[in-house]
Amino acid sequence: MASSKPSYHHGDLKAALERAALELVAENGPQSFTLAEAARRAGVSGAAPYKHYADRESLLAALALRGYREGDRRVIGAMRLEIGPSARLERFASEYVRFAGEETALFNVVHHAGLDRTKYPEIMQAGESGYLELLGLVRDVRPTDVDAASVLNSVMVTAHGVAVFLLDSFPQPDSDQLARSMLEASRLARLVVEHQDWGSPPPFLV
Amino acid sequence: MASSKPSYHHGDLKAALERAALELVAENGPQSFTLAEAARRAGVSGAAPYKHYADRESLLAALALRGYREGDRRVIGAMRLEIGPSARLERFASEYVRFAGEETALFNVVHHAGLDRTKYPEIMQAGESGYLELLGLVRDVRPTDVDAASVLNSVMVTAHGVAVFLLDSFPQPDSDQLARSMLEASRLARLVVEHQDWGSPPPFLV
DNA sequence: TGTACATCAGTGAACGCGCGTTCACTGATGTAC
DNA sequence: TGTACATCAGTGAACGCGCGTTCACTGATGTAC
Repeated sequence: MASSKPSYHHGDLKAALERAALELVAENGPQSFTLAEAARRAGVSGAAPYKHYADRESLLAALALRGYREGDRRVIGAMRLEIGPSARLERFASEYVRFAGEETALFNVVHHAGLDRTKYPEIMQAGESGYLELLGLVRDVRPTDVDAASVLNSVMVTAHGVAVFLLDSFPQPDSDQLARSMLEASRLARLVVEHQDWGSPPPFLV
Repeated sequence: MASSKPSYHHGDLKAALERAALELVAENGPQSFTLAEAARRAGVSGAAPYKHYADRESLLAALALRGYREGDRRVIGAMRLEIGPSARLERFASEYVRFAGEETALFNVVHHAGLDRTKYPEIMQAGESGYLELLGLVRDVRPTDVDAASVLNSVMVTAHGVAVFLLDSFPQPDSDQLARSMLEASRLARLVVEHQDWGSPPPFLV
């Protein structure tokens, strides 16, 4: 609020638009995001966004890309801290849920905005390279003769389930709700890692 | 196609509207559902739906109610066939995923239409009574000193995770993809039932 | 240090669109006599 | 069996709305000289 710059040029409209868009998503879900309203909140005319994005969907896609990258970044950072297979995958699950709870808007843009990923090569690529990096982190600690993708996918599925349930029950979870969900996710991850027979992977992703 | 009845009164417009709505959801996701388009597909003017529903959201809510009931009905029916705790909960997970894969439109209306459940008491009530019935089925077979809600919630979370991942990867899954996901869900359920320490339940639902 | 100019991020007015919803109406159906 | 009438599911025209998007424009900024 300290900056009073009602000048003709905005300075960083792109960032302001994305901030406004995330605000809207946080307030009323990804459906309620509107280019017009985002422009309004950024204090700019309705035509201005078109200097930075081709169309409405492109702004959403930019946010989704950020969501994928940021999510991967966090989860990967946390996993690196652990050196055992179980701990590392528990950490994956736990951080996955934390991200959903703390960056709800980004998480929702990624998963509930109805965006068609396949139309945005950067997103596909980010998703793919993130997945490969995760896979590497699992392989680093896996027992021999074990299929890393299989375990990773199973853990990912359970973590995602916990995250979605959490946000479905509490759209803006408090820290207690979040902590309990993170615990639940890591407990499920432990189960999967310690008892999964590491067979053929489920049909996702790979 | 056999019935040719272009008469003034439709006969069963309500059913025709809901069928059209589910068609739309199946084709392009819950976002693409439009009262206008549903009316068009039912061969009726845009004002006609208002003889049967208060507004657009009410039609969606009616479908969501059906989704909850139908989902519960199927899952409960399948669970009854099993008498061991593990088998019964594996069946729960497996049927949960089957429902998502076979009745994708209903599943999506329930989970991805952005409908605010709490505004519709019938939905809340259906959800609640369905949950209680599930809980009863788990209690019937649970080992003593075990928290049925805890296990049910954990299994539900994993099954939901599998279902969501499946539909995210394959919006209209073929029978092989579905079968593999059902298997994955029931495998995860078995893990949870056999190894969960049946501690305090996660913060969902209860 | 000062001036001319290219650049391009912003304006604001306008557009077409499809939607949800309302309204006075019409005509098919079923029931009372 | 026939007629009068109430009912109410449908019509179709109209509305206001907010949206996404385009367009000719304007004015701030930075750079070349």
